[in-house]
Amino acid sequence: MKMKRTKKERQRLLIETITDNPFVTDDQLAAEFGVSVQTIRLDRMELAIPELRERIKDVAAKNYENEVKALPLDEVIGEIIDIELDKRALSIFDVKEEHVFQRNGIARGHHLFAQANSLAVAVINDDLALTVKSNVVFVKPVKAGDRVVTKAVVRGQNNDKNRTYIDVHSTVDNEVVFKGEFEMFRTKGVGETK
Amino acid sequence: MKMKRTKKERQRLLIETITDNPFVTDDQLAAEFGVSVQTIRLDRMELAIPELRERIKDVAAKNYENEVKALPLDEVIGEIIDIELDKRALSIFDVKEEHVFQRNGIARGHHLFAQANSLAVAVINDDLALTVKSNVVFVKPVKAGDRVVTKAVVRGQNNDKNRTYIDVHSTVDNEVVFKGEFEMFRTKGVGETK
DNA sequence: CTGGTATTAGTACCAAGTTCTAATACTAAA
DNA sequence: TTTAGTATTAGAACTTGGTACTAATACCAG
Repeated sequence: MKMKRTKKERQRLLIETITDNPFVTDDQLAAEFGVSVQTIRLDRMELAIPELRERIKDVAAKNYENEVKALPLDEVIGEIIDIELDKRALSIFDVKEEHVFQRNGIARGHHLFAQANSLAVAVINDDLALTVKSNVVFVKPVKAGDRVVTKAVVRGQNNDKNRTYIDVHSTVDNEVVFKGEFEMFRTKGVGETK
Repeated sequence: MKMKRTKKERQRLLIETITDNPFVTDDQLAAEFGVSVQTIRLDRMELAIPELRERIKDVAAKNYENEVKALPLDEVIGEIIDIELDKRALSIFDVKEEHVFQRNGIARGHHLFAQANSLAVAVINDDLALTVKSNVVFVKPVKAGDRVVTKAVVRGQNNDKNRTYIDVHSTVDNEVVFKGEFEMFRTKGVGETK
């Protein structure tokens, strides 16, 4: 329609257009910019923009990663690297950009809580473990890029009330950033087979 | 390789294979099952399984939806429906399958904590609000399908220590399921402009 | 032996490209 | 003005991963 300014300008717009809608074909782009399909192809070559199908595949693949990641991430926050059931457990959690406040880059409290809580659940050797009560302290801000190492230690047991008491503390570079006590409910007492 | 039992069996496996890896071509499937490409195509016809590119496009499209959903979900857990800064705030959170333990359908504690924590952060009228300490009680199990209504009320203030104290309680059908106290850090005192 | 289902083969065609060659067009400097 | 150099367009051949359709063959049961 409207005459394109320069090649540069067209290519700038091309990047923009494809970025926010990777599903567009060269034909549509050619029509959009009032140039030939070949010109669009040349532009893509120069800009190293892959063809439609590759772009779609990329989006799909990214989705797939997420899907695979999302499940364990949802299951247990942080990666458990050592565990001795009903005794202690250790997990690490790499803080990423998506876990922090944009404003100040400090991790949202609930992610640290989630890691601790997940670990408290995991350390209990029981089909059913629920958090009943918990007191936590956020000692020091955690930033994106930090690797949080969290340790849960089973402190006590009350088989009559079906309770397990767990202490958790998280560190970054050996400095405590978070600590908490968790009172957990379980269906079976320690040592009971059924 | 191994002779296929029946057509039924092959089609069952076909569905399974494609479901957990939509990126597979008919050629690969034919090799996998030791049949011709045409047979695979016939199978897909009968089973109404779309071709590779359509499958990939579907996955990609789903990603696009997710992207929109994932961001706000990460920003604030639960949807804030009413807020009076430095006074009180209300949010709702619909518990889905992905928030509960598969085993027993009970919501993981950290999701309830996250909703409460997010709300405590949100109610504070400050650029920077961080959780310092919190005591929480999980009163009653929450199930998938439940709508959790969470209310945060600012209880007190200590301008010298830059602290705000917030009570939070969550209900499902007017029954309390979670309550907590949050001690929050903020940079500015209430009423201060800068 | 005759049917019906299952499988395989082969052809034509499509979308959305890549690659390559070649012809124009446009513009600016010699 | 001519010429060089960039930009654009056109066209043909080939590629992937298919669809649609026809036809041949295989296999198994009554």
